Amino acid sequence: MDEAFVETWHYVLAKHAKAMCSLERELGDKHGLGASEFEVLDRMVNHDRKVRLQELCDEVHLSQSALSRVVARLEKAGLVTRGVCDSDRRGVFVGITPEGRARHGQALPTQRAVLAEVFSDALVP
Amino acid sequence: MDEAFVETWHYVLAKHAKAMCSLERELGDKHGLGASEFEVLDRMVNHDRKVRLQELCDEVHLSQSALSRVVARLEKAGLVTRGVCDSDRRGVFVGITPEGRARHGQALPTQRAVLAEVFSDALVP
DNA sequence: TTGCATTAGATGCGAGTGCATGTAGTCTGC
DNA sequence: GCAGACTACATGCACTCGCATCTAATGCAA
Repeated sequence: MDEAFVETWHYVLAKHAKAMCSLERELGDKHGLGASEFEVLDRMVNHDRKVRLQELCDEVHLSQSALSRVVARLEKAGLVTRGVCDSDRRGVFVGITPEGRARHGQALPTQRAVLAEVFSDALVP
Repeated sequence: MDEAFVETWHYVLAKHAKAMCSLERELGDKHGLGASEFEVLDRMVNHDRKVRLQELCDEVHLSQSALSRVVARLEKAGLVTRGVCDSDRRGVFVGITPEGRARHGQALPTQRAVLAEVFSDALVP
């Protein structure tokens, strides 16, 4: 029982380390993106609309402060835009730019390739 | 096909984030250990003998430099000892101390509890 | 309206990580 | 035996992360 949890944990640990390391290297070298940047970009593409920062925070596995900085980096790179929310002026809307969409499109096959290599030996645990 | 990999990746990402966050907090608050420190200690206990740093490097999901520093921290805390290897004086042997063993013993139930909470849903069909 | 608690997001800070490199010990071919 | 390649580990550095805290906007009650 406990042992099964530990085994699953080891699996998660191993796959996460391997995939994360490859993703960071491949996405970084080929597309100038970190894994966190890609993840945020990916969510933006899937939403296909402006999204509240808070909403992203629930979906992405980052702290609020880390997300704030990732979005700041993406904005500086011209891949997303930040705009104030009219109904609640504390809030921030994030939208993906055409360049952001293009960069994501280029990076997607790279990500898929990495995941395929890491997970090809085993599907769901 | 690709979609299955992506799904598995999301699973790994979610579980890793949740478990790692809990482990860091619980192990840190209750036992003064980080997740990496505990992982190294855990390997040491399982080996139950002096181990080459290089050997640990293959087992633990850390870079060589990170491992070097984790072991340095553990040594400073008195939980492991470092000694030179006689047959290859570049090498370093790491051994667990009684305090290290005790600390691991105290921390183990905490780790198991966290894993149980994070993964308990995974085994339910 | 005013005062206070709450919320969204930004930011200072310390800690841990990986990469590149440094240092010291070992092996190999001549 | 020795020069040069190689290996094991340590360390400088830049970067990202989470936590705590700050600021500004909102909501709610008196």
